Amino acid sequence: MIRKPTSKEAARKPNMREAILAAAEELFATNGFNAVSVRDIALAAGANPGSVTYHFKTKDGLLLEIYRRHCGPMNLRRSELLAAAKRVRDLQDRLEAIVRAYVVPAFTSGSDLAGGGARFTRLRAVMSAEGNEVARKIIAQTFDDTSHAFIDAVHESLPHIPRTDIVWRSHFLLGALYYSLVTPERVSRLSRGEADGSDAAAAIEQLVQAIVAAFQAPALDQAAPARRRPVVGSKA
Amino acid sequence: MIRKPTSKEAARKPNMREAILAAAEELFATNGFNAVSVRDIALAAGANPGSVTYHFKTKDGLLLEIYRRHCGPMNLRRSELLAAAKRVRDLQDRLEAIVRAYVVPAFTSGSDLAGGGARFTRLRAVMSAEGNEVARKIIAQTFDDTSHAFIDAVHESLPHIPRTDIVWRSHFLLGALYYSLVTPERVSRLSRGEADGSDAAAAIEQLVQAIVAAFQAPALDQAAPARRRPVVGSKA
DNA sequence: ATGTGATTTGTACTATCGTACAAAAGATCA
DNA sequence: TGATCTTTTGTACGATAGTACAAATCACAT
Repeated sequence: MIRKPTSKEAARKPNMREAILAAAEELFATNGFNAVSVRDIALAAGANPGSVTYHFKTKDGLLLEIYRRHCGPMNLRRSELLAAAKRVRDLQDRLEAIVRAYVVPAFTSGSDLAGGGARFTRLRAVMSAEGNEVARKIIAQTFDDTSHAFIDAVHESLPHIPRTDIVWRSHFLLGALYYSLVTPERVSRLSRGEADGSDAAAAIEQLVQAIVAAFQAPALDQAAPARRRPVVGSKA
Repeated sequence: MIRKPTSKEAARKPNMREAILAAAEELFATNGFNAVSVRDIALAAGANPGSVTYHFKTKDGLLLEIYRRHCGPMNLRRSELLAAAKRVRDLQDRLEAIVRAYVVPAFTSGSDLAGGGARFTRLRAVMSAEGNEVARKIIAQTFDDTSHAFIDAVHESLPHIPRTDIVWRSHFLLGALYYSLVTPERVSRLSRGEADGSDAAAAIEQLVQAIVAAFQAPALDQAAPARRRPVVGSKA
């Protein structure tokens, strides 16, 4: 194995750079980019403000590094799961597997720390809401491939639905996913304690169940305001 | 008599207070609370920074007034539409009407300005993502009644679905709704120009269609783990 | 032990933040 | 018109922002 990080002083900060990254990730994800100062981050990481400048040059650079750290692994995981999902024979099962391949890494990726994937996804949600420029650029060029692959896969298993509808519905999926991570306490509150909004496993199951049904909704033909029959009973 | 609106200087600001509110709403909704300075708002409104202090005392007070201005009308509109929806006989139609009663005011409320409702809803989305304290308090005490009424109405038209599931799905609805207003350009981009993410009417129809189907999805009985193999793995 | 490069610290600089407040300007009515 | 109240302007103050940079400290090969 690699014995680089070993040191005589074990109980100390083994890697200040990592501590700063983790603190920044947490603070940005819960308070937004602009509400958090470099000094806040340094304080939370037990570091000196100057260290942040040393390791990441600017505050934007720090955010950039957070994205660089997570995007690769998460998209890799997604494409692995997507490839596996596409091999599922049963059409209904395949659609569910595809949705799961998109949702699960958003909650559980992130190498070491517990809830690492969820924290990064929440960060993306908040940056997206704030219209953060750094994030906007990275997301468009890093996630669009993944999104297109996902949309195509869904479309293949639902060929009778126009691609436009699939795009809208996958957009809703991402919005629902984001919001679940941004305000989980609202779920607990509105359910009067019967559900726990921060239960990732529950959120995933609920999300997958709901979104699969949303994808399977009848196509929205823009010409006809005439009513259609619901397809509730189409369960295998 | 009434010589208020027109004076020798005709094309001037008739009501500076309103101009400031509108500018703040727009800027907050697109950039977040912390990224926008009082000076930015004053500049956009053609006012002096001191005027903002005069009319709203603090920056928080300005945000508060934006909420006060919109919450009443939007919730009133929602409860009117909800009452009408509950009178619909056909169960399927009723559910759709209920969802519509929730969604439509979020896009189209706001008395005068075009897109006023959508702008305020986007503002709420952004404030929620930023964890804004002022917004958090107002929302919990102003919207929870509406949300409960909505959830109850949905539950009545889908009695076989546990209330917990309804709560989750209505949470997804709000997340999808928010996200549609936050990043409409993503829809246009991913659909390669075939759809317009900023088309409010299209967004409403797509959202209603998808969410109605999501609500109608089979209940998630937490007792049945006997599905196929869980794809939730742990990567390192 | 010592020299060397990597890291951490402390501090300072400039810009901008929210807000206060006095003076100017405008409006209203006896 | 002049008195009074409302609104707008201009400016200033203390706090805090991001960042730069020299000095101090650390890790480690020699």
